Amino acid sequence: MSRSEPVEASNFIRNIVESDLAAGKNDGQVVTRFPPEPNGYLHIGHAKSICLNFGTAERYGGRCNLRFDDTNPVRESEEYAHAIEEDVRWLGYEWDRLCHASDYFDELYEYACQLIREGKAYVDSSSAEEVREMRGTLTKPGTPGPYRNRSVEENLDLFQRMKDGEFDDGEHILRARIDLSAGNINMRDPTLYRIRKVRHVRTGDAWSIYPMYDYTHCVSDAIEGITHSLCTLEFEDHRPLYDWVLDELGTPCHPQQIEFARLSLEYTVLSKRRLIQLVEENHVHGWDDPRMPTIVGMRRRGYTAASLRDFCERIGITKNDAWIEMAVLETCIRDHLNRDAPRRLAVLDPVRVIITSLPENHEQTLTFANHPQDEGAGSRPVPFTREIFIERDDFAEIPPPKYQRLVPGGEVRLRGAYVIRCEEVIKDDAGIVTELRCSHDADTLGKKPEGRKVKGVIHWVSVKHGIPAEIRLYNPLFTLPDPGKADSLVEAINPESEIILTSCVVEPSLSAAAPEEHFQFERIGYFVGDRHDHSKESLVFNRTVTLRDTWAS
RNA sequence: UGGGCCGUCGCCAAGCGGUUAAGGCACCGGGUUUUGAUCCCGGCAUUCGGAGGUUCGAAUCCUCCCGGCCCAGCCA
Repeated sequence: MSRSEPVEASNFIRNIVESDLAAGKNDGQVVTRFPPEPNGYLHIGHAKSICLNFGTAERYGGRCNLRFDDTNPVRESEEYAHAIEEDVRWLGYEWDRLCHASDYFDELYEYACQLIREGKAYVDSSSAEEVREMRGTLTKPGTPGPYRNRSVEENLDLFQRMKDGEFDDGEHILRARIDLSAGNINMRDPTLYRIRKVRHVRTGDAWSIYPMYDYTHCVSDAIEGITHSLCTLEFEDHRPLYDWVLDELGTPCHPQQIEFARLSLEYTVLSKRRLIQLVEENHVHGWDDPRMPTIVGMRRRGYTAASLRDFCERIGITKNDAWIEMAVLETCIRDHLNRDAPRRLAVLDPVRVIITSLPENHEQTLTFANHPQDEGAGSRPVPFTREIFIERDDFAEIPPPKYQRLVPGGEVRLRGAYVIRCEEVIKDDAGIVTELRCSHDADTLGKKPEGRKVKGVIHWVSVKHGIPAEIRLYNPLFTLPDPGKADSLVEAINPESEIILTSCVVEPSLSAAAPEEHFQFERIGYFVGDRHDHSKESLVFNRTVTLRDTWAS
């Protein structure tokens, strides 16, 4: 069962870190951070960033902080923060320090005063609309407003009073004085502080002004001694500002911001706005719906943390706008579950089979290996009786070409048991098969049948011993590779993304299954006990992913 | 049309002036198999968005062109 770990490719960030290390930069330290805003649940795209940041630190013997970017109290909450902590831990990472941008509000304020004193920041009392107009457009430079040349004293006084709560939201902002004609719009006197008379989860009512991301992030990084500040491509344009702030402030530490491409995964969406829409409009059952690309959703679906980490390693880190096919993700989880998940028998859509050649009360306990390639996984008893259920799909009156399951008059192997032959097909008035009468070859338990080959093998469950279960099948949430490009996101939703089967029958050993326990239901796929709805009294399994199927259906 | 960035196999992705252009996914064979699974073995870019140029030698350097992404929040 030994499978070699995938050969790891290099990536440009590792190359940079390694050459920094070789050059003796940062005293040989590697310090990174994962900086989520606590205003939503983490998704697989965040997992990429988490693996990159924590993984890089781990790889080079460094440290990684978890830092909440809590600079906008109007949209952040503690609930999200807790969920984020749990997700990061579940993914298998532990932070060096748990930080909050709000921890630095005092320093941030002092630094802002420094900028004002040096004439590098000013209070602008224009309205939001005026500021926007004066900023110019992509092709037209901005124009200076009437407040740009206020005296240092006036700026200091105004900023102090903004802090003291003398003004209402929107009355003033603090802006950096950089270059209104810069081609990079981020440099056209960006906003540093805005007035928000809102209670902050951590600082309470202490502040009535809150710092903007661009100003806060670089300073926070510097305070924490971050060496490599890794972020996504859309912040590339912000790097000059990041560097400007730290250069002007003369902070002792000046981290290097490096940008990489965010993840795009086919047949799903990863934008916070769209995920919120799915939840709020009830297109899914919540953030942890197994169809959601959120960490909690994928966890509930049955993805393991290791498979997600493997996925992040396999897709690599570049600056290309890459779209990853679902197949990559599915291969990751199949690989891990194939190795670790015990095998079980479950019939999703049962049809009764009566083995007429067996006595009425025939009952026999068979021993099944839990894993075909791993003896250490042990075995379990599986009861075999005269009446069993098989999968409706595993019988065909008129079989398609190359079909190798049960057909009238034909033979098939019952997994781990005997070879049976279909002698009679019973149907109801509507022509639906209700029962199959079969004979068995008593000399085929654990041995091949004499004088003929039986290619097909099907799974089954004893009617008498089988346990009812609900099984939830999941398919891609969207019918389009890039649902974001659809005219309407809602129209792109796959009506078959969730199929709930309530008449399934599973082998008796599954009555001991725990929530979040993984199994392979032989010939069908990998399943997991639902984290919330599964119990020993009421079995509920989610299909994580199907088995690979190379049979042209 | 201002600024920033990206283009190596169907999808990812190594490569950093001299390699037979790694590897993974997908796909196509073939073998093993009481899961049409797994596993194994083999195939899969005379070519690096295009055209010029520099060089003994270019995916790697230069020029131009083509295609794509991001930016005008008092969001992050």
